Amino acid sequence: MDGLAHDSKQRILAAAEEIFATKGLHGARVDEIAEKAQINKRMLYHYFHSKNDLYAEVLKINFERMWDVTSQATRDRNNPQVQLVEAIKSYFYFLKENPNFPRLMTWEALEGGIYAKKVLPPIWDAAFPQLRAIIDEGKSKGVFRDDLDSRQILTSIHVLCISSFTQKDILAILWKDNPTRPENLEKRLEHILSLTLRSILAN
Amino acid sequence: MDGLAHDSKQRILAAAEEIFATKGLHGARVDEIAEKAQINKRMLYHYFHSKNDLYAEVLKINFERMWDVTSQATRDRNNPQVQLVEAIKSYFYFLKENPNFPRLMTWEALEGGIYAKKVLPPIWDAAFPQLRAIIDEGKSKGVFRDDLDSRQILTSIHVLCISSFTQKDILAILWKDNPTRPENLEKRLEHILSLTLRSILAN
Amino acid sequence: MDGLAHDSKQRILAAAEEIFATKGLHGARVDEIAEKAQINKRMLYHYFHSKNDLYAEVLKINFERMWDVTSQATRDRNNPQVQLVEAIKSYFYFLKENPNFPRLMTWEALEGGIYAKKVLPPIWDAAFPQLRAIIDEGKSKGVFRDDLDSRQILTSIHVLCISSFTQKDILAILWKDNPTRPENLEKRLEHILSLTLRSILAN
Amino acid sequence: MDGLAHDSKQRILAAAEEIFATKGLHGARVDEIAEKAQINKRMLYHYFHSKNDLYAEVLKINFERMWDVTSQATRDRNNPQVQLVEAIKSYFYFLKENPNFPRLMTWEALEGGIYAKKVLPPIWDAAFPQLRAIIDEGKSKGVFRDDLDSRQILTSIHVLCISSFTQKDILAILWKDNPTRPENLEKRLEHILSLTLRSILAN
DNA sequence: GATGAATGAGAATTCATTCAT
DNA sequence: GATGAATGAATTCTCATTCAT
Repeated sequence: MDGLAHDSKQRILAAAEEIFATKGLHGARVDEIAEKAQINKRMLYHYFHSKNDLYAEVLKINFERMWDVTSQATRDRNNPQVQLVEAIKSYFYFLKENPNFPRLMTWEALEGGIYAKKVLPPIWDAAFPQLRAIIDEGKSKGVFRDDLDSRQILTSIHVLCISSFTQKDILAILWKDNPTRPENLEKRLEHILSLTLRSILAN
Repeated sequence: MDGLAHDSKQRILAAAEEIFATKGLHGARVDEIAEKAQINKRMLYHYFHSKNDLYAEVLKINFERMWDVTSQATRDRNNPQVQLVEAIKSYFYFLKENPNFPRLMTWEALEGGIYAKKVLPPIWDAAFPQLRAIIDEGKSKGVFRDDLDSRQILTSIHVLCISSFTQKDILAILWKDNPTRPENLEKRLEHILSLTLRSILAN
Repeated sequence: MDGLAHDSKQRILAAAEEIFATKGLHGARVDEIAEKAQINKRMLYHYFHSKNDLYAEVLKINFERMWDVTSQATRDRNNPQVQLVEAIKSYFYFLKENPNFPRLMTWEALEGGIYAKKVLPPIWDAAFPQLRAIIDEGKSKGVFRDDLDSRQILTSIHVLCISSFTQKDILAILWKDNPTRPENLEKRLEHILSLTLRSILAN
Repeated sequence: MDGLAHDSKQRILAAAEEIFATKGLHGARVDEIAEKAQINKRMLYHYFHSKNDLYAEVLKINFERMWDVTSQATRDRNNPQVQLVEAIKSYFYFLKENPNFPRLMTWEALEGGIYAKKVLPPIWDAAFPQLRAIIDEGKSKGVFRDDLDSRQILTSIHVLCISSFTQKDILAILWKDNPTRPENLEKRLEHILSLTLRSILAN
């Protein structure tokens, strides 16, 4: 494929990601994606076969991007506590910088995860062992609590981070404040770190 | 309004709640709601004026129901720790018994909270002081950590509980297990309680 | 259903029959049918669910109409030769008066008969015994050839009659004449009768 | 034109014939033809200018092929009865071996014969005199019935043969059997021969 | 000759809402 | 209060054909 086609495909993917994140799979309009990508609608079907397939591709790219970034944070360190803190921070900042990701994931969760089921497993099968290794090493070094359940704590970290972004419009009502103002996000991250670390660290 | 009319209205509300929870405001079909409620579509407009207004009504009823139940849990007790634990449990079990609520709330969050903005504030204005009072009493009694930020901890409790349900289809992929099996829900609740209490209680 | 709805349904069926006969299932346009029926396209889906279902309904009505007419011709007579001649004439004139029928049947044949398979069997199961009874009686009375194969002769009668109409535009080229001019149709019917009777009658 | 180009053209024609026969002019998709021919769609336009022109070419080739084969059967014999029988058999077996032909012809008939009008006349102008010569000789030798109408009998032979193939999916429903099973085709041919000969032969 | 990218005009189907009774 | 009929504007997807190289 030459540069022209590659560009078109990329423009479609970028536009689709934006619009799927904003409105969800069913709320997104193919016409809107095509217009935003500045391509003829027909090309979208040429490259991606259907709206659903395009959505699956966007989802896959997003999961890959997330793990690319987050996995970097845990490399080249051998202190499990630092690794875990860095992973949480990295995930939180990734979500902040890539607001499409948490939204895509939450639409997908509400729609039953049928597309995630297709594209997430291979990524998670690479990611989970790395994350559990950190926890296991922390336990064996006596830094992490012995009875720590990696499934539970990883789940909590994930939902605490991601909800800070996906629930922002509800939190704005409850807080009577904008939860995504930089200082509010910083406070939120600090709270998440303190909350989770108290549960993770031995004594 | 006579009993018959009242029944029709209730059937519409029940059907609408189910379908809005399943598919969201935009995914829900007025025809489907009317059919499920076994009424003529025209009646829906008679009682609720529009699909959006019906949705707002469903949302309002759900917020009210949630607070009715949750507020009960904190009554008639004067031990802040017990009150908070009971409130968390009560919220968690409410979400379990009323699966439409977490889904409605999350669709609403993704859609920008514009309907929540209309119906949630009066309920929250009644609820928040009660919750903060528990925290404040815990602090003044020395049972709760002095630097506890009620906004942060309430937010965390809320998202930890609600995500256990709204993210279940994603968690099912990651866990390779069904997160809503009774024993998994119990474990999840225990984890949430231990996670939050460690952060709340003064050493 | 009141008269209004009944009228709309009938108008849709009439328009659809005309257009399906002219252009086939795939060539027909729903917009064209709706416009010809002077209804809103949406109503077509309201009454018939889909273009394909409408087509199946048109097909069924046509098969029924054909057998209604043709079966009349064989009633109240007890001379098998006369009955058969009357049946052939009746079928031929039915095809002449209802030009949609032979076309619908031929489109359907080319498309694999998948809709005919759904609607034709019950009609044919009523029709075939009546037709075979005539042939059997002719045989037992010694009027019809003993070795007459009812399947073969009925097939030949059917295709000779129907092709006179469905192949008319090809025959027009070969004959350098219009095969559907009244006198040409009369000659054709005579020929079909003489051809088949010579094969049917015992010497 | 070199061999490669010739191959491409032939592949296009072969693919087009198959697909036009299966789906008709309007049902066929240029993309599908190009893919089946393993050529770039643009080449199809290079060689044939348009879908319709390609269709006309396919139709012409098929008419020519049919007459090439059928005319062979009547050569080198001077017995009119044998010649006619051989012509019928030859036509029937040609249709059996070339199932695209009867289908193409029938789609074309339903669409008004506008393309056949362009390509059939020269072929028919060569074929008809040969066929009529056989009949005339049969008449003058006293073997064929004196009042035989060549137009009618040729038409009947044509539609009896061709309908055995084009109506097969309808006949399968009526017969509750597969009309194109070899023994069924043989029986059908025998029937057509006996039917027509009884009408053709003197006494 | 050969190719992948691109297009505008339509295709079937869906939807929230209103009308007439 | 209750109902079936009706609608216009969208929505996903398709197609024959042409462009640029």
